Amino acid sequence: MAHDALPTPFAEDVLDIVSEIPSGRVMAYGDIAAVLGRGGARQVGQAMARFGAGVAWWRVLRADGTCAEIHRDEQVRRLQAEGVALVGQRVDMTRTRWVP
DNA sequence: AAGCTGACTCGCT
DNA sequence: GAGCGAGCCAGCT
Repeated sequence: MAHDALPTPFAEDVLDIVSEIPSGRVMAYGDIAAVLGRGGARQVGQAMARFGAGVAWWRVLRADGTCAEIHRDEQVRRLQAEGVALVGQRVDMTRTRWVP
């Protein structure tokens, strides 16, 4: 190992927001970037890909309610366990979107 | 310094 | 509803 395990300041801010999402609620990548006031949806996605393992990563998904390809099945299962309203494999964003 | 990448988003077909 | 292309911007070679 012995390489970059240090989150950037931007990534720390992203993780901080994710850790505030209550159970049963979700946020889109772009929502987090908007709350942060800088960066963009892709930057949030990258931060999660690298450092999201320590937070409730399954509560972050795409703006249209679909999950990240890489985890969609497990993500859907975890969301269902928290009582998130789903339509197939798609989250009902209008009901479950959370904003701090 | 310059270019490439990507857990994204939106508008158009 | 699904697919495509262009825009997006921090981080890494």
